[in-house]
Amino acid sequence: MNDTTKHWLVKTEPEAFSIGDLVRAKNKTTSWTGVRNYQARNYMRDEMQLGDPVLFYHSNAEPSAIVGLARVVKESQPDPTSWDEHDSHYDPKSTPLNPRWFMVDLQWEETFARPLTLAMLREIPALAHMELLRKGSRLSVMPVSKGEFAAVLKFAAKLAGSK
DNA sequence: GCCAACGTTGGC
DNA sequence: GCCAACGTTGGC
Repeated sequence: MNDTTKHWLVKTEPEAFSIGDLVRAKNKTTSWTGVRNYQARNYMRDEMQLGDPVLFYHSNAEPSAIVGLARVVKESQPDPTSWDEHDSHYDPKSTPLNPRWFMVDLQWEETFARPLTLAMLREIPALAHMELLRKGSRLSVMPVSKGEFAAVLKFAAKLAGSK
């Protein structure tokens, strides 16, 4: 990790794929398939680099929270679920020769001792402008500033050390 | 190219 | 389950 390293956050509904599922995956690694939003796709396809750290967020959860940390272990490749007719994210406009959707591979790095709930995150001044906390924010893959990333890790460590 | 209708996301 | 916010689609 150097000064140009980018930091990220991915959202997932734990009922669909949780951080526990990532821990249990082969090599604790998974392909981040199923993203069907152009802006999120562009971040994965164009900007996520090998080694970039990624905050792992559970949405529609009880409670919704940042639950851990992962890392980009493979840069973008076409998402094969996009041309799989039997996949719930099938897109007839995407083909192997002309793929429309992309994915990166993420490897588990850490599960926080205690989840950083939305309510907690909203109380951290350094995160006041975080994309995740913006009203109406729906991006499932988003950049996190270096300062925000550091603040999240610092808070995670503080929470882990408290009762 | 506008924009209304519709589908989805996700906090609550 | 509700519904606000947002992205996408398609008629014109």
